[in-house]
Amino acid sequence: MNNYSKQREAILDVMKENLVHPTAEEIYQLVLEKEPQISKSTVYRNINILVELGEIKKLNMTVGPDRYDYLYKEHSHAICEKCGNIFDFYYDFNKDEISKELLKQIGNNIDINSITIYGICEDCKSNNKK
Amino acid sequence: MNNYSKQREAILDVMKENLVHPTAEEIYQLVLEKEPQISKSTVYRNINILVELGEIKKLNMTVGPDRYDYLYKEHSHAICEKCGNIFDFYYDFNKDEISKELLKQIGNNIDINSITIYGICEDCKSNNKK
DNA sequence: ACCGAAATTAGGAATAATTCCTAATTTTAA
DNA sequence: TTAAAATTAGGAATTATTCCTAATTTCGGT
Repeated sequence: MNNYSKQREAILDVMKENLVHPTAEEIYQLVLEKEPQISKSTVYRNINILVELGEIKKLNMTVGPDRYDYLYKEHSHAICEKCGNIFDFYYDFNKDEISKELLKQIGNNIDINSITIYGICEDCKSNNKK
Repeated sequence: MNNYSKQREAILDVMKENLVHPTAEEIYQLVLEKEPQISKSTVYRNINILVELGEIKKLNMTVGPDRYDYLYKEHSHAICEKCGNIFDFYYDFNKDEISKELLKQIGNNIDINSITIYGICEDCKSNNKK
């Protein structure tokens, strides 16, 4: 893998222009405007390649399909487990200390890529409609 | 919802007896031993109810189907984004401070349920077979 | 520029994971 | 004990994603 293709470039462009954590389907719809011939399987395949290359990040959702995020800058995510809203934020987690603690407790030296908060947002707390 | 059913009890028992982050399919297979008549849809429905009730936690995976964890004791998870291995560990995240920071940055008062580390485990780092 | 090998594509079929539907059964609470 | 409410089994349907294939595009060497 890794030959140039305008389809892959268009997908990355869409990710750069839309910092809104789109689903694969939403990425497909957005890319269609630039590349009307693109197929959904091409979108999925390239999304996976971009994740593999570290250009975008896959966000693991409690509700609904997975979402993706362009890594313009290091940041963390807080995800509402009820409505699926994703909030970007910055926090200086002590990754070195967490790594050390992981090594001590589980005996595995894990390269930390990201730290995600899962919880319930204000709206879902008040609107107690489930 | 919330009437007693032996099926739901059997599922919760399975979760208590198997602290290994099973998938829904694995839970189904394990419950079959106790309740040979149970159907997969009953398993899925009850898993969702137990998550809703806060008895078990849904773990959002980068690779493979979602997994579930019985909340016998508060702990965090480190998940390998390549092989999907899940490591339980304890770490005293400063949730109050993180909450404050979230409120300041995103204007939303999120109830933090859990904090998950995503990264690459030792094995996947060395075995560079992707 | 030309050519063959390698990579990528579109389009649709196939698969995997999960939810939905319905009639029958079980549970509840009065 | 009984009627309403909740739950079930079983399978169909849906959703999300991956796989397959022949055609096209890209690349590296000449």
